[in-house]
Amino acid sequence: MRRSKARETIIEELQKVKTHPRVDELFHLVRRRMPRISLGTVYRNLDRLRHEGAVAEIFCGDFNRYDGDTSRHHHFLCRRCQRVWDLDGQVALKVELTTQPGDFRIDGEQVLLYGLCRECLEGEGLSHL
Amino acid sequence: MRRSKARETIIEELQKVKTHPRVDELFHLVRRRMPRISLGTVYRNLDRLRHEGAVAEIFCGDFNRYDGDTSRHHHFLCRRCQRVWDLDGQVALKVELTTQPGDFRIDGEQVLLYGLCRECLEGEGLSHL
DNA sequence: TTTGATGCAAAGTATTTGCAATCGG
DNA sequence: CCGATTGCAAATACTTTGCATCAAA
Repeated sequence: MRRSKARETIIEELQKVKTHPRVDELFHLVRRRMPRISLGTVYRNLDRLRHEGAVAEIFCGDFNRYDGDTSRHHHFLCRRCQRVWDLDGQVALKVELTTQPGDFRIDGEQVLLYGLCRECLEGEGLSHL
Repeated sequence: MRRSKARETIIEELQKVKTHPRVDELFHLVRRRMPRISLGTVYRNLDRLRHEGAVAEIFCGDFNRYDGDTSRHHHFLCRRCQRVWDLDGQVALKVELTTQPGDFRIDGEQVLLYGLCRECLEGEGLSHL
Protein backbone atom coordinates (compact mmCIF):
# COMPACT_ATOMS: atom_id res chain seq x y z
CA MET A 1 0.00 0.00 0.00
CA ARG A 2 1.33 3.34 -1.05
CA ARG A 3 1.42 5.98 1.67
CA SER A 4 -0.81 8.98 1.42
CA LYS A 5 -1.23 12.22 3.29
CA ALA A 6 -4.93 11.61 3.74
CA ARG A 7 -4.50 8.20 5.35
CA GLU A 8 -1.79 9.42 7.68
CA THR A 9 -3.84 12.38 8.79
CA ILE A 10 -6.89 10.20 9.36
CA ILE A 11 -5.11 7.78 11.62
CA GLU A 12 -3.29 10.55 13.46
CA GLU A 13 -6.52 12.35 14.24
CA LEU A 14 -8.23 9.14 15.24
CA GLN A 15 -5.44 8.24 17.65
CA LYS A 16 -5.57 11.72 19.12
CA VAL A 17 -9.17 11.60 20.35
CA LYS A 18 -10.77 9.43 22.99
CA THR A 19 -14.31 9.89 21.75
CA HIS A 20 -14.61 7.00 19.30
CA PRO A 21 -15.87 9.26 16.53
CA ARG A 22 -18.35 8.38 13.85
CA VAL A 23 -17.13 8.68 10.28
CA ASP A 24 -18.59 12.14 9.80
CA GLU A 25 -17.09 13.38 13.07
CA LEU A 26 -13.67 12.13 12.09
CA PHE A 27 -14.16 13.71 8.68
CA HIS A 28 -14.64 17.10 10.31
CA LEU A 29 -11.57 16.64 12.49
CA VAL A 30 -9.42 15.74 9.51
CA ARG A 31 -10.82 18.56 7.43
CA ARG A 32 -9.37 21.10 9.84
CA ARG A 33 -5.97 19.97 8.60
CA MET A 34 -6.92 19.03 5.04
CA PRO A 35 -9.76 21.30 3.97
CA ARG A 36 -10.24 19.62 0.60
CA ILE A 37 -10.47 16.03 1.82
CA SER A 38 -13.68 14.31 0.89
CA LEU A 39 -15.93 12.09 2.94
CA GLY A 40 -15.46 9.25 0.47
CA THR A 41 -11.73 9.29 1.14
CA VAL A 42 -12.35 8.94 4.85
CA TYR A 43 -14.66 5.98 4.28
CA ARG A 44 -12.20 4.32 1.90
CA ASN A 45 -9.26 4.73 4.22
CA LEU A 46 -11.04 3.66 7.36
CA ASP A 47 -12.03 0.52 5.53
CA ARG A 48 -8.48 -0.23 4.56
CA LEU A 49 -7.06 0.65 7.94
CA ARG A 50 -9.60 -1.64 9.54
CA HIS A 51 -8.71 -4.51 7.22
CA GLU A 52 -5.07 -4.22 8.11
CA GLY A 53 -5.89 -3.95 11.80
CA ALA A 54 -4.69 -0.38 12.31
CA VAL A 55 -8.05 0.82 13.60
CA ALA A 56 -11.02 -0.89 15.21
CA GLU A 57 -14.64 -0.47 14.30
CA ILE A 58 -17.14 -0.40 17.14
CA PHE A 59 -20.55 -1.75 16.25
CA CYS A 60 -22.97 0.30 18.27
CA GLY A 61 -26.19 0.61 16.38
CA ASP A 62 -27.19 3.04 13.71
CA PHE A 63 -23.79 4.47 12.95
CA ASN A 64 -20.59 2.71 13.76
CA ARG A 65 -17.67 4.31 15.51
CA TYR A 66 -13.95 4.02 15.12
CA ASP A 67 -11.20 3.56 17.63
CA GLY A 68 -7.52 4.24 17.01
CA ASP A 69 -6.61 2.12 20.00
CA THR A 70 -6.54 -1.50 18.91
CA SER A 71 -5.38 -2.96 22.19
CA ARG A 72 -7.80 -5.36 23.83
CA HIS A 73 -10.40 -3.37 25.73
CA HIS A 74 -14.14 -3.00 25.95
CA HIS A 75 -16.67 -0.21 25.64
CA PHE A 76 -19.69 1.35 27.24
CA LEU A 77 -22.44 2.92 25.14
CA CYS A 78 -24.85 5.42 26.65
CA ARG A 79 -28.22 4.71 25.12
CA ARG A 80 -29.37 8.28 25.65
CA CYS A 81 -26.46 10.44 24.46
CA GLN A 82 -24.95 7.67 22.31
CA ARG A 83 -21.43 8.42 23.47
CA VAL A 84 -18.98 5.57 23.85
CA TRP A 85 -16.33 5.23 26.56
CA ASP A 86 -13.47 2.88 27.12
CA LEU A 87 -13.90 0.60 30.07
CA ASP A 88 -10.78 0.43 32.17
CA GLY A 89 -10.76 1.39 35.77
CA GLN A 90 -14.41 2.30 36.15
CA VAL A 91 -15.66 -1.10 35.15
CA ALA A 92 -13.40 -4.07 34.84
CA LEU A 93 -14.79 -6.92 32.89
CA LYS A 94 -13.62 -10.46 32.58
CA VAL A 95 -14.27 -12.22 29.31
CA GLU A 96 -12.90 -15.66 28.70
CA LEU A 97 -13.57 -18.63 26.50
CA THR A 98 -14.37 -21.59 28.68
CA THR A 99 -14.46 -24.20 25.93
CA GLN A 100 -12.54 -24.60 22.74
CA PRO A 101 -14.45 -23.62 19.62
CA GLY A 102 -15.18 -26.53 17.32
CA ASP A 103 -17.31 -24.87 14.67
CA PHE A 104 -15.74 -21.47 14.45
CA ARG A 105 -12.35 -19.93 14.11
CA ILE A 106 -12.51 -16.96 16.41
CA ASP A 107 -10.23 -14.06 15.72
CA GLY A 108 -11.79 -11.25 17.59
CA GLU A 109 -14.36 -10.11 20.05
CA GLN A 110 -16.40 -7.09 20.77
CA VAL A 111 -17.86 -6.47 24.19
CA LEU A 112 -20.24 -3.56 24.58
CA LEU A 113 -21.95 -2.71 27.82
CA TYR A 114 -24.75 -0.23 27.59
CA GLY A 115 -26.99 1.81 29.81
CA LEU A 116 -26.85 5.42 30.95
CA CYS A 117 -23.81 7.53 31.70
CA ARG A 118 -23.67 9.63 34.86
CA GLU A 119 -24.33 12.83 33.00
CA CYS A 120 -27.49 11.49 31.41
CA LEU A 121 -28.70 10.00 34.69
CA GLU A 122 -28.28 13.33 36.44
CA GLY A 123 -29.57 15.38 33.55
CA GLU A 124 -32.83 13.47 33.65
CA GLY A 125 -33.04 13.33 37.41
CA LEU A 126 -32.79 9.58 37.22
CA SER A 127 -29.68 9.07 39.30
CA HIS A 128 -31.79 7.52 42.04
CA LEU A 129 -32.75 4.64 39.74
CA MET B 1 -50.17 -0.74 23.48
CA ARG B 2 -53.00 -1.98 21.34
CA ARG B 3 -52.49 -5.41 19.83
CA SER B 4 -52.10 -5.74 16.10
CA LYS B 5 -51.94 -8.57 13.63
CA ALA B 6 -48.74 -7.20 12.11
CA ARG B 7 -46.86 -7.04 15.40
CA GLU B 8 -47.97 -10.50 16.42
CA THR B 9 -46.92 -11.98 13.11
CA ILE B 10 -43.56 -10.22 13.27
CA ILE B 11 -42.68 -11.58 16.67
CA GLU B 12 -43.97 -15.04 15.83
CA GLU B 13 -41.81 -15.25 12.73
CA LEU B 14 -38.81 -13.87 14.56
CA GLN B 15 -39.14 -16.41 17.33
CA LYS B 16 -39.47 -19.18 14.77
CA VAL B 17 -36.10 -18.71 13.12
CA LYS B 18 -32.62 -19.13 14.49
CA THR B 19 -30.91 -17.04 11.86
CA HIS B 20 -31.06 -13.60 13.51
CA PRO B 21 -32.53 -11.99 10.42
CA ARG B 22 -31.95 -8.50 9.18
CA VAL B 23 -34.99 -6.26 8.91
CA ASP B 24 -35.46 -6.96 5.21
CA GLU B 25 -35.15 -10.72 5.73
CA LEU B 26 -37.76 -10.66 8.45
CA PHE B 27 -39.93 -8.50 6.22
CA HIS B 28 -39.89 -11.22 3.55
CA LEU B 29 -40.73 -13.91 6.09
CA VAL B 30 -43.66 -11.95 7.43
CA ARG B 31 -44.89 -11.08 3.97
CA ARG B 32 -45.49 -14.74 3.22
CA ARG B 33 -48.27 -14.55 5.80
CA MET B 34 -49.28 -10.91 5.29
CA PRO B 35 -48.65 -10.02 1.67
CA ARG B 36 -49.63 -6.38 2.08
CA ILE B 37 -47.43 -5.57 5.07
CA SER B 38 -44.97 -2.76 4.46
CA LEU B 39 -41.33 -2.49 5.38
CA GLY B 40 -42.06 0.62 7.44
CA THR B 41 -44.40 -1.39 9.63
CA VAL B 42 -41.70 -3.93 10.29
CA TYR B 43 -39.27 -1.18 11.27
CA ARG B 44 -41.83 0.52 13.48
CA ASN B 45 -42.78 -2.65 15.28
CA LEU B 46 -39.26 -3.93 15.77
CA ASP B 47 -38.45 -0.62 17.34
CA ARG B 48 -41.33 -0.86 19.77
CA LEU B 49 -40.72 -4.51 20.56
CA ARG B 50 -37.11 -3.70 21.26
CA HIS B 51 -38.03 -0.86 23.59
CA GLU B 52 -40.29 -3.12 25.58
CA GLY B 53 -37.66 -5.84 25.66
CA ALA B 54 -39.54 -8.39 23.59
CA VAL B 55 -36.81 -8.68 20.99
CA ALA B 56 -33.08 -7.99 21.00
CA GLU B 57 -31.10 -6.07 18.44
CA ILE B 58 -27.68 -7.40 17.53
CA PHE B 59 -25.18 -4.76 16.47
CA CYS B 60 -23.04 -6.47 13.90
CA GLY B 61 -21.85 -3.92 11.40
CA ASP B 62 -23.56 -2.52 8.38
CA PHE B 63 -27.02 -3.87 9.01
CA ASN B 64 -28.27 -4.87 12.39
CA ARG B 65 -29.98 -8.14 13.14
CA TYR B 66 -32.83 -9.13 15.41
CA ASP B 67 -33.21 -11.95 17.86
CA GLY B 68 -36.50 -13.22 19.25
CA ASP B 69 -34.66 -14.92 22.08
CA THR B 70 -34.00 -12.35 24.78
CA SER B 71 -32.43 -14.70 27.28
CA ARG B 72 -28.82 -13.90 28.17
CA HIS B 73 -26.59 -15.36 25.51
CA HIS B 74 -23.85 -14.29 23.13
CA HIS B 75 -23.25 -14.42 19.41
CA PHE B 76 -20.70 -15.31 16.79
CA LEU B 77 -20.46 -13.35 13.53
CA CYS B 78 -18.78 -14.84 10.49
CA ARG B 79 -16.88 -12.03 8.82
CA ARG B 80 -17.10 -13.72 5.44
CA CYS B 81 -20.73 -14.87 5.10
CA GLN B 82 -22.00 -12.42 7.73
CA ARG B 83 -24.20 -15.00 9.38
CA VAL B 84 -24.72 -14.88 13.13
CA TRP B 85 -25.00 -17.88 15.45
CA ASP B 86 -25.89 -18.28 19.07
CA LEU B 87 -23.05 -19.39 21.26
CA ASP B 88 -24.09 -22.12 23.63
CA GLY B 89 -22.37 -25.44 23.70
CA GLN B 90 -19.83 -24.84 20.96
CA VAL B 91 -18.21 -21.94 22.72
CA ALA B 92 -18.92 -21.10 26.31
CA LEU B 93 -17.97 -17.66 27.35
CA LYS B 94 -17.67 -16.13 30.76
CA VAL B 95 -18.39 -12.46 31.10
CA GLU B 96 -18.44 -10.85 34.48
CA LEU B 97 -18.09 -7.44 36.00
CA THR B 98 -15.15 -7.44 38.33
CA THR B 99 -15.72 -3.98 39.78
CA GLN B 100 -18.82 -2.00 40.52
CA PRO B 101 -19.57 0.73 38.01
CA GLY B 102 -19.29 4.21 39.43
CA ASP B 103 -19.83 6.32 36.37
CA PHE B 104 -22.38 4.29 34.48
CA ARG B 105 -25.64 2.53 35.10
CA ILE B 106 -25.31 -0.64 33.13
CA ASP B 107 -28.46 -2.31 31.94
CA GLY B 108 -27.27 -4.60 29.24
CA GLU B 109 -24.42 -6.11 27.42
CA GLN B 110 -23.64 -7.38 24.01
CA VAL B 111 -20.84 -9.83 23.39
CA LEU B 112 -19.98 -10.65 19.82
CA LEU B 113 -17.20 -13.00 18.85
CA TYR B 114 -16.20 -12.94 15.24
CA GLY B 115 -14.07 -14.86 12.81
CA LEU B 116 -14.87 -17.53 10.25
CA CYS B 117 -17.48 -20.27 10.47
CA ARG B 118 -16.59 -23.84 9.54
CA GLU B 119 -18.35 -23.61 6.22
CA CYS B 120 -16.43 -20.54 5.15
CA LEU B 121 -13.14 -22.00 6.35
CA GLU B 122 -13.71 -25.13 4.30
CA GLY B 123 -15.16 -23.33 1.33
CA GLU B 124 -12.01 -21.29 1.02
CA GLY B 125 -9.66 -24.13 1.78
CA LEU B 126 -8.57 -22.30 4.88
CA SER B 127 -9.50 -24.87 7.48
CA HIS B 128 -5.84 -25.58 8.13
CA LEU B 129 -5.34 -22.01 9.38
C1' DT C 1 -66.57 6.04 18.02
C1' DT C 2 -62.07 6.94 19.12
C1' DT C 3 -57.42 6.68 18.43
C1' DG C 4 -53.57 3.67 17.63
C1' DA C 5 -51.63 1.09 13.70
C1' DT C 6 -50.85 0.48 8.81
C1' DG C 7 -49.70 0.96 3.67
C1' DC C 8 -47.69 3.72 0.67
C1' DA C 9 -44.59 6.84 -1.05
C1' DA C 10 -41.54 10.45 -0.24
C1' DA C 11 -37.89 12.20 2.47
C1' DG C 12 -33.84 11.75 5.21
C1' DT C 13 -29.22 9.56 6.29
C1' DA C 14 -25.45 6.79 5.61
C1' DT C 15 -22.28 4.66 2.57
C1' DT C 16 -20.38 3.27 -1.88
C1' DT C 17 -18.84 3.97 -6.47
C1' DG C 18 -17.33 5.85 -11.29
C1' DC C 19 -14.18 8.69 -13.21
C1' DA C 20 -10.97 12.23 -14.46
C1' DA C 21 -7.34 14.58 -12.10
C1' DT C 22 -3.51 14.18 -8.85
C1' DC C 23 0.12 12.23 -6.19
C1' DG C 24 3.84 8.92 -4.68
C1' DG C 25 7.63 6.14 -5.64
C1' DC D 1 6.05 7.67 -16.03
C1' DC D 2 2.67 4.26 -13.99
C1' DG D 3 -0.58 2.94 -11.12
C1' DA D 4 -2.53 3.94 -6.53
C1' DT D 5 -5.23 7.53 -4.40
C1' DT D 6 -8.21 11.39 -4.34
C1' DG D 7 -12.17 14.93 -4.92
C1' DC D 8 -16.37 15.29 -6.59
C1' DA D 9 -20.84 14.03 -7.60
C1' DA D 10 -23.99 10.62 -8.58
C1' DA D 11 -25.78 6.34 -7.27
C1' DT D 12 -27.03 2.93 -3.60
C1' DA D 13 -28.44 1.37 0.45
C1' DC D 14 -30.90 1.75 4.74
C1' DT D 15 -34.27 3.80 7.82
C1' DT D 16 -37.68 7.19 9.12
C1' DT D 17 -41.75 9.89 8.46
C1' DG D 18 -46.28 12.25 6.79
C1' DC D 19 -50.67 11.27 5.89
C1' DA D 20 -55.01 9.26 4.51
C1' DT D 21 -57.15 4.97 5.63
C1' DC D 22 -58.00 0.95 8.43
C1' DA D 23 -58.94 -1.62 12.55
C1' DA D 24 -58.90 -2.72 17.72
C1' DA D 25 -61.32 -1.94 21.87
